[in-house]
Amino acid sequence: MSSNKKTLTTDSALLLDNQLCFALYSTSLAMTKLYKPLLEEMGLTYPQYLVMLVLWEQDDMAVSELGSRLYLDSGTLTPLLKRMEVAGVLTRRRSTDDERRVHIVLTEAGRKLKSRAARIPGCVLQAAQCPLPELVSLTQQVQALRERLIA
Amino acid sequence: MSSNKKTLTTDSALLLDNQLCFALYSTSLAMTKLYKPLLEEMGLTYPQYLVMLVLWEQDDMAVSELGSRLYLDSGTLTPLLKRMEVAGVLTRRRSTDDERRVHIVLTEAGRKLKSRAARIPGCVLQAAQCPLPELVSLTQQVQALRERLIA
DNA sequence: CTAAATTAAGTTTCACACAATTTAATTGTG
DNA sequence: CACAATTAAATTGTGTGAAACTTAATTTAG
Repeated sequence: MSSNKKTLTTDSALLLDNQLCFALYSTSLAMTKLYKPLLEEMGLTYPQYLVMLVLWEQDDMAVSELGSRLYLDSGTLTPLLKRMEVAGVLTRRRSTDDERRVHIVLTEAGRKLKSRAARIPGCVLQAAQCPLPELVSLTQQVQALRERLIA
Repeated sequence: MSSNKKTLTTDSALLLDNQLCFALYSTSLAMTKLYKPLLEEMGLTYPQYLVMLVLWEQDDMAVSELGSRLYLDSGTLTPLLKRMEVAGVLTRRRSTDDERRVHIVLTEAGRKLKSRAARIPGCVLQAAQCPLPELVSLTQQVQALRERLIA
């Protein structure tokens, strides 16, 4: 048949192991599992850790600013930030300038967690069993892909 | 101070944009958003699409086999598969050999979805705005990282 | 051949993600 | 100044993920 190519049962474009999306998806989940025990002793989940990374770089940000940095919307961040407030690592306070905005500020406990987090990158590097320059390169390639995808 | 290096507020190992985990996480979420409108017309969510990719390759698998292929456990797959059964794309049937095992088999409607899915890889390739060889290379690098992480 | 260990799913609970809607405040325009 | 448009966050509903626990069936040891 002339349509033989198209009727092959293994269409390589739809093979699971050829999907970049699945490679990213499954590897991201594997990363989260790797971080879990490291973060548990700090009382943080993985997305909460991402929030802390942003705030350790620059404290006192609006929820919307956090969201644009993490590519997450307020529907995700609001309940997450409320749990972090209950845990005592940050405070949520409405801006006096613009009462629509909610400012997120680290507590003393939240700032102190940074020193305990310092050992995490080393643990991850070890688990990745990969030279640092390769990890840097991979990070940059994935970031570049992200920017093209959201363009 | 001799500890000046350690007290710098910008510890590069904890900068968000140096985190491979965040690059993977945010890019995987961006991928899911890209697939969403493409899959919506087929009535599938992104993880459901992954299940379909596996079953289009090999039909009639136990839940545990699906799980090892997708790196997901039964707690995640069971409710997802139940929704797919209600949607009419597959059936769940206990094995007669081993009644602990639940076999997942595509329906005729499920098999037919494959032809409609055929256009998706092209859409994704276009959105990635990147030569195919680069995407293949990136996929392999990320897969290799995944295997090291779960080792 | 029976009891213990293992295996496979299911159930429950918690925590994201995201879309859509709602509410409230500010900005822009005439 | 009034008023529509915009913006920010909260709220609501659906769908994953993961861990802990439960139930049921099979395998293995003794």
